[in-house]
Amino acid sequence: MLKNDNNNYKFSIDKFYKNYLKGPRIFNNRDALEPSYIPHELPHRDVQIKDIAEKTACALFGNAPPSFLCYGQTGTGKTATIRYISQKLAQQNTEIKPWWIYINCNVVSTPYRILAHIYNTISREEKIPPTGLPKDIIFKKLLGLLDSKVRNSICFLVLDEIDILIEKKGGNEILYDLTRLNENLDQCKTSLIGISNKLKFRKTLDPRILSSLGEEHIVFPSYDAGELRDILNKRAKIAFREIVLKEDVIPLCAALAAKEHGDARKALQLLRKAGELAERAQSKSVNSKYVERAHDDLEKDHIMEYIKGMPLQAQLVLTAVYLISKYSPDHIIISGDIYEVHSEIKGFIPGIRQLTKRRISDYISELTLAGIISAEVKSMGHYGRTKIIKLDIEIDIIEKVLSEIDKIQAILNHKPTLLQTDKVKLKNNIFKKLI
DNA sequence: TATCCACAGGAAATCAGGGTGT
DNA sequence: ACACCCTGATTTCCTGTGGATA
Repeated sequence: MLKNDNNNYKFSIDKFYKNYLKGPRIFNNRDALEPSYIPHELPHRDVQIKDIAEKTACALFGNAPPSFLCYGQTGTGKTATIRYISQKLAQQNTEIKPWWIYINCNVVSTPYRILAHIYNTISREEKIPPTGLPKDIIFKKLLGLLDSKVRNSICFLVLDEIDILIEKKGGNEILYDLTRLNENLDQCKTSLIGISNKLKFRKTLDPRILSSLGEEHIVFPSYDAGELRDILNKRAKIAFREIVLKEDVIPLCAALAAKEHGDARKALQLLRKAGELAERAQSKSVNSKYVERAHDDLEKDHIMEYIKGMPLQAQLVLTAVYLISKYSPDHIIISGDIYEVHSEIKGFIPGIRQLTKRRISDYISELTLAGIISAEVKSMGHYGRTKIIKLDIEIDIIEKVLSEIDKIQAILNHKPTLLQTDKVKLKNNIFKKLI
């Protein structure tokens, strides 16, 4: 009765939990390694903290602080510093408590939603619906709300990943509107704080915005390995139980993350993942082997998650690349091939429409940007100008992810008819010589 | 040397699907 | 029911282009 059909082994969940509880414990407080955790001190960010504190201090007297920008690559502590300051500001014993509205422009990605998000964060009762109203109405409502609710205080609007907002249409307009909020407010003041990881994004900024937002900016340099070690040490003390970390673990995490432009978030992720792997292996301690495995895993996890999160059409485009590489590894893949194969396989999936070449071209660009494939524009003379496309990731990994997507799973063994025509084979031979 | 292929990739328009207030 | 709003995905239309070939 207990016998499993596939093999003689049966997983006993009760036994598992029993062992788990008896087993060694690694973590004390794993939250300390989460990106959302705000530590009591931020090592190596004194200059920035001082700068921002000086800029924003006047909020405590009800004066409007200047708007400013924070630059720095991912994981250099921009967001953490802002959150830290907001916390400290709130702890001061004054009558005026500034409001902080945090907006991640990658999540709250359209002008309408930004206004709605600000409104809904301030207003407890009346919420603005996720869509439907005209923007200018919301803008007026927001002004009214700010004057009544934030009365005599300051409202900080933190726009994280502001560069993404600018790239979109309407991004400059909404930003301009936000910088001009104060002109329309009587009872309160607002202050904008932009956070960006691209230094060059100022060039695409509307000059009117630049004058009010871009005059002052604070740069967050990347951490070096030594600084990362300090950060990790502080967090590890909170996160892990004593003595579980072997002494080479933190230096290794720091070194690996330092290679990637000194990304502290990555370093912390690495440390956490290593701890989790050790825990799962019922190990008493975390050693460098786990860090190395965590490093590999994180790369893969990241890519796999990304692929799973893509729209189905994008997944199909990737499937097209996969199928060609699988059945004809030496085939030189060009955009037209992807289009053909996509048109073919889309027929096997209900509810999927035919796409134009233009759209496919966009998906190819997206996949390239994500580092999943590489595409190089090349002119093949009389055979036109196109992109030469290659998978940038081991094909096994791609296969694994795609097979986990229900709708696509069924077509993974479909050999594209394109590869079987003599015309294509001939053309491919010419391409080989041209490259 | 002119030609011409097979696209690249920008800009604007369109469509469908979520909503609104009246 | 109606006129209208916002968004994201896609289409339509378009101009541009590197280099092998005739």
